[in-house]
Amino acid sequence: MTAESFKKLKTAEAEKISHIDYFKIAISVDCVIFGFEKKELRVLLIKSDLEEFAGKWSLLGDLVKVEEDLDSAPYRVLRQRTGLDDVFLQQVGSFGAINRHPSGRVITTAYYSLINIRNHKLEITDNEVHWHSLKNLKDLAFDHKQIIESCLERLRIQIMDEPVIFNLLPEKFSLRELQDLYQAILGIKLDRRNFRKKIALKNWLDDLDEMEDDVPHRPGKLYKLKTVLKKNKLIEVAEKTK
Amino acid sequence: MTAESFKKLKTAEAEKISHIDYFKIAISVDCVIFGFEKKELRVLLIKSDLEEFAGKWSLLGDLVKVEEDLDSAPYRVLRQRTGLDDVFLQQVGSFGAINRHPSGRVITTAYYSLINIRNHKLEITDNEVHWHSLKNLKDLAFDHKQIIESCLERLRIQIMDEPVIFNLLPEKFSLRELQDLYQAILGIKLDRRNFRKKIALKNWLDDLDEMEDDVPHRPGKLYKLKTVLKKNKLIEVAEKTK
DNA sequence: CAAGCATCGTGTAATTTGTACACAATTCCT
DNA sequence: AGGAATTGTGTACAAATTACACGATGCTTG
Repeated sequence: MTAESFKKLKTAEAEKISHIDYFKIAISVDCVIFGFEKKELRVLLIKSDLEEFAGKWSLLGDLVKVEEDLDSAPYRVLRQRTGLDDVFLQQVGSFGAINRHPSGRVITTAYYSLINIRNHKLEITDNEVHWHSLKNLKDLAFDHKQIIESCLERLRIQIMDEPVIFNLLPEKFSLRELQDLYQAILGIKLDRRNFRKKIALKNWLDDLDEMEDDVPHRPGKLYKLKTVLKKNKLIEVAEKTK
Repeated sequence: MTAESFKKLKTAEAEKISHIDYFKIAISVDCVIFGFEKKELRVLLIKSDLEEFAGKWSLLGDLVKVEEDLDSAPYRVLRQRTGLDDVFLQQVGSFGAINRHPSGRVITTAYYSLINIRNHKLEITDNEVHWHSLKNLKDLAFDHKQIIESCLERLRIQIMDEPVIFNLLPEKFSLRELQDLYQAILGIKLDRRNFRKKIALKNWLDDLDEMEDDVPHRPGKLYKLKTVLKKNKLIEVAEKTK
């Protein structure tokens, strides 16, 4: 920021009237919360209760508080709105077209989150909240469709190199489940043998010497993410964004 | 954003007093402007004239105006502060730690820009502005060191797949210049034969059938970026970020 | 309880991509 | 004329990617 604009800022703080000139923009965060169920990637949306967006779905978000770090805000939103804590969250980008919010100037920073739908039972407090398949998303409020696209794009890149995808799966999972998940995210079919070879090469998994027991066909082996990669990697990834 | 916080927002707009509660955070943009000279990657910095940061260097930035899109703000900053127009610019991330700005709450969105130092003669208006080598960066104001790191990281990824690096070079350049630039950005040496093979494979360049004429050794062929990739690609890339 | 179904687990050959590495030719400089 | 710096080019080896098929296992159903 320039010295000039900074001086204006200080002046603004002193005189409440001109203050308003320099703090006319509100800032929010929005969370694109991905989940995986029935072989489909899903996103958690809430019914918007803005008059302008009656009946439309929107992301979970809130204004950033003065006394909280930007990157902490989405954690608070998730905790307050879904009861979720300790989740994978990563900043994706900021969206600030003049007219993106119908009732004022609001710039939002988007975060994406990966959670395991079954493990984390949502404590939904207020409005209608639902998991939506990514396929037929329409009638979203604000620019939330675009925000979701950006997050999906980021997710696709990230799963290729970093062990983040496991946040979407239960502790124990089979290679088929993992492959189904990759396929759902990437939107393409993968060759089973080559997929397994590639995953083996990455050395992310520990073989649990256990078998699936709830499938209507020959059960596969169960695996889990190597413990070393678990929290460490999440923290690393989170810090990159800061 | 939730309906609840939104209602607060509307109330705030009506009553100027509580207004202040919801617009206490200012938003700025900061530009990490990369250039290339003497085989080194450089970044354009300005002497900070905040008392708190006396003598330190900082990025070019400014508060976002109420009547401008977030993504337009960095273009304005560049135009106003350096006279540069029509440059490559891409959003990288937002930084919003509570105490990152010593005199108030300011969240900033960082953009990186690539310009050709020789072509674009800077029209420097006010403070001291200088190109700094990325090697001995220290004593930066705010969290600008960290912001530069993030932008560099993004740049490194982006040059591998997308033809953005050419924004740092003159219209006509030799493969040696291109390789020197890749090396400066990546911080590693590359094998010349393999490098040329890889570039050839990407099919980004047109051979100009011209030779260098200002070098103290055997001159190399000159190339330019294929015209198709030039503006198109920039626009594509820019739009991805939005 | 047999037949059918869905999935598991596994390997090889062909192709593409990445890496390491050397030498003669050109131009400038002195 | 000799030295310095750089150009331009190819090959052999290793690693990664892709395409592709079959017998074994456990569950479901009739």
